[in-house]
Amino acid sequence: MLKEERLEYILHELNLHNKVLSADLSNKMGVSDDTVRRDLQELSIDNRLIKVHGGALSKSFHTAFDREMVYDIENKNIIAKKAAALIQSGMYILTSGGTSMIEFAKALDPNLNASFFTCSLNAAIEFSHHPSIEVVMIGDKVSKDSMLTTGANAVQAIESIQADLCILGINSLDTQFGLSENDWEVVQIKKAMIKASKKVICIGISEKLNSQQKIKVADLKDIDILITELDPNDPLLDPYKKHEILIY
Amino acid sequence: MLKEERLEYILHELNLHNKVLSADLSNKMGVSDDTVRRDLQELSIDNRLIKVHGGALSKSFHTAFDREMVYDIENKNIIAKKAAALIQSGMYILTSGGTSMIEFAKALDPNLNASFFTCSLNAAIEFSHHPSIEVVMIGDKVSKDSMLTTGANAVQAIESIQADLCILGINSLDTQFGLSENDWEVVQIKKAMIKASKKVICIGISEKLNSQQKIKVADLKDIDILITELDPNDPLLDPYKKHEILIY
DNA sequence: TTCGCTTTTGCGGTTTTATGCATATATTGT
DNA sequence: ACAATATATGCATAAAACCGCAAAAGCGAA
Repeated sequence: MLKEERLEYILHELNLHNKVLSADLSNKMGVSDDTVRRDLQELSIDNRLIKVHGGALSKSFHTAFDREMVYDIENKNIIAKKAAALIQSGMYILTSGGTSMIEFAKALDPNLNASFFTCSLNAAIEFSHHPSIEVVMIGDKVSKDSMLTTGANAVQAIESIQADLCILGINSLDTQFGLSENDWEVVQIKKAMIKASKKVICIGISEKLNSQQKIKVADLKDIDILITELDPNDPLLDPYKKHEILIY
Repeated sequence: MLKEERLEYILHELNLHNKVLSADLSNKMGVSDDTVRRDLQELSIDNRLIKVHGGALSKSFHTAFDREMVYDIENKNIIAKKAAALIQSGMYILTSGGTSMIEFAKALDPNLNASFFTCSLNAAIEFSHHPSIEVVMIGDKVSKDSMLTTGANAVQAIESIQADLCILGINSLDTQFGLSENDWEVVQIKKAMIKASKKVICIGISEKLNSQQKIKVADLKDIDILITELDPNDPLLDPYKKHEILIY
């Protein structure tokens, strides 16, 4: 294993798990712990990770030193893995943005070959880090709150796509009001995405469940699959099963 | 084995395995280490691969790597400030991407009121952090090397704009060959941007001066203003003054 | 073909880099 | 405080990179 490969591998592991142990690394990469330590040191000097006794922490993990934030990231990881398992090569996929979507992008199989269309600047960047998938950024005015492109142009562009899948981050989901948002422009985009896709997957931490916002994006019947960090048998999810939504 | 054959072979191997070892290559191709090293060096200069100790890595493998290290940031700051001083409220501005552009975005007057159109994901995000300017992301397929949207759609979108200013990051600038790039798709975008703007500003560190890449973007006569970190009276800039380019 | 010119290649010697090991020191958990 | 781990430091070694040079190969024109 080349040195640069090791550095890349370490950062990759950090992205995935938010922490690494020196011992693990030296095992997996088949080099001495001295070498691992020197690798970590180098990455630490370059500000790519936080070195701690026994290993290293990812920067994002550490800067988000808020306990809840960390907790959330782990939950979002669970969600991301479940969602990534549903993606198959050859698919055309529309996605919104949000932190769950970023984690989802990181969790994709490196060998996947698919096309992702998105209005989210951050999601586009994260998808672009994947070695083989094709990424299309849908253009329009950038909505600063959400970092999404919104507007008639974007809606029109979405309408010209026939996607297999649409993956939406949940802002609020509720058995009565369905999927809802507070930003009119963003709602238009999400509506268009749902309309343009054969299947709709909603991803989000369970905290977002059973809450409403001002503007409706979609009814429950428009949603095919719901992914949260919870076990599919969790009673919190029962109400959604009744609406013919698949739970993962 | 001919040189061109070797270069092809190396790139082919790289596509297959994402890495090559110098020792392997010299064995398989039956040439000396030095020759392999020189081959790799050449490909590395042409931006076809990343040379590392012991061999080389494919470009895509390594792109995720350099996320936040900005090379020569102080000089880019100087450039950014000079460029920001030229922007006035009400302007419509087309921009490319690059680290200089990111610094430029940070250097903008917080009270500025202008509209920025860009193909760069990173630039769009950075512009969006500004409190008052309007940001329009031009959509199309994302080119992973440059993190720019490129393609017919993007070109068309640019053609529908009449901008006051076009700000381009310099990759290579030369008195004979003018502004040049190595990526065909990116060149198309920059050409469209130049055509759609009344004035063209090029920004970049002096290191980029007097170098050429494979594909021409624009002649010197198409460029109105050149901004580097150097003092405008620096002799290095004299050749450009002769071509009626304003130096800042 | 042959001559002159440029490009490419291989070689010897030197410098740099990467890595593992031994030993001394520091940190951690109980 | 103490045992168990992890880290730092210096050193040895092997591999890789670099440099200059001269031989070899490729190429165009007489």
